Amino acid sequence: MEAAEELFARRGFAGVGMSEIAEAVGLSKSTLFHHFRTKADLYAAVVGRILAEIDLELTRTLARGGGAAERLDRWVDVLIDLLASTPAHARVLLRSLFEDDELSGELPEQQEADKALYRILDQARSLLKEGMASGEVRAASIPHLLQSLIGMVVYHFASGEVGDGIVGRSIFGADEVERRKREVKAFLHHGIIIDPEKN
Amino acid sequence: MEAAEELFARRGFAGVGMSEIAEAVGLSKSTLFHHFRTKADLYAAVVGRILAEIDLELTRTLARGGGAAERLDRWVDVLIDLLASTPAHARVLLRSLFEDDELSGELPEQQEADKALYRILDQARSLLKEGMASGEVRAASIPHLLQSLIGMVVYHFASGEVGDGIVGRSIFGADEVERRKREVKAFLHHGIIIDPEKN
DNA sequence: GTCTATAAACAGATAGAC
DNA sequence: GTCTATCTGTTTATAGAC
Repeated sequence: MEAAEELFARRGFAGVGMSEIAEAVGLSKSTLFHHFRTKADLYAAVVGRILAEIDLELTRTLARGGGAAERLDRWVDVLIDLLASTPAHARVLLRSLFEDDELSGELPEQQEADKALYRILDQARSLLKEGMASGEVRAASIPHLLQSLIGMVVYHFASGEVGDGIVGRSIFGADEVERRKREVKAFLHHGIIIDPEKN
Repeated sequence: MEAAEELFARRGFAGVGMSEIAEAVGLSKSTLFHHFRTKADLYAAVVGRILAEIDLELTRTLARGGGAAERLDRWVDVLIDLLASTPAHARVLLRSLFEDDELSGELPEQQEADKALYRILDQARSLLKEGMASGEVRAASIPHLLQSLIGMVVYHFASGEVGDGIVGRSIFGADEVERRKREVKAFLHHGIIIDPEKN
């Protein structure tokens, strides 16, 4: 599944053949079909595993308590650490967010992946809502804030060579990952633009 | 090319066959191969056309002048209008940003697409740099700001069904597009989190 | 669980007529 | 420019031996 993960991350569902995955893992194609009845099954299993891990880690860090702003910062830190630790994860996650119809959605493993994604999103939604209620988070559209957070974190670590080119070196280097955390959190706290009347 | 655009947007380079595109446009597969020597040629042409249009429109709006903060707001408005006007565009753009190796990079049409992307990024970089020099933009890592802007705008309009689910209705509806502009610009101006000592 | 062999459909691409 | 017919390789998936 790790081998499949990396290949699917790079070229997507249609771009990878079962024989290629089998070769990468050192088994025959038939053996792969013995473990996963169809290619869609394997893909759903790969996606589901990643989403489940993200859900688990985010749930864990939010359970540690603290104010909404503090937990939001931790949410960013943990998600970034998670996506940075395995380069394939962000790409698979991004694909699952914008490639709707690759899978029919009827497979049980796909339904489990959908549930994990729903939990991740719902938890973040609740966090933002709580922050607004307490006055720690600026009043704004929660769905749009959510989309912005996803875009800032997930896209960045999915951006591969283009991202490396923009940043000037590997986005997965330890220093650069720490910098991403700081930059994203600074964006959340201060925005980009300095309004003249504020100072 | 419009037909190919929509199909590639949805399922990527490998997920679409030349016969499918031919059928969608009402021609035979051979005729398609007469106009585009290879599938990669067609894909590069589709991507290049989108990037060229984006480059053109962004260049045009930045040429209208104004302060850096003002032009940054306009940059966001124009890019959002552009991506919202044709749902396939954001997905193709996102794919060109995170799917590195789909194309070898040796084709002339691919090189032109790369150049357009480079111009788009370089122009945005200059704008941010200028804004920091004038004090209108908060001092921060320009590459990371760029990545954040791309993530906030491009991902949002590429997010399809998941995005619709998060927002609660079509992200391409006129009202929802206007709201996206407001929300992104508010994010740039104020961030998300309200720092207590500021008020 | 793993393999070889094979089926049946489909892919990208070409030849050549009109 | 468009077509039919075809080539060649690859695809997902299955059958059945070990």
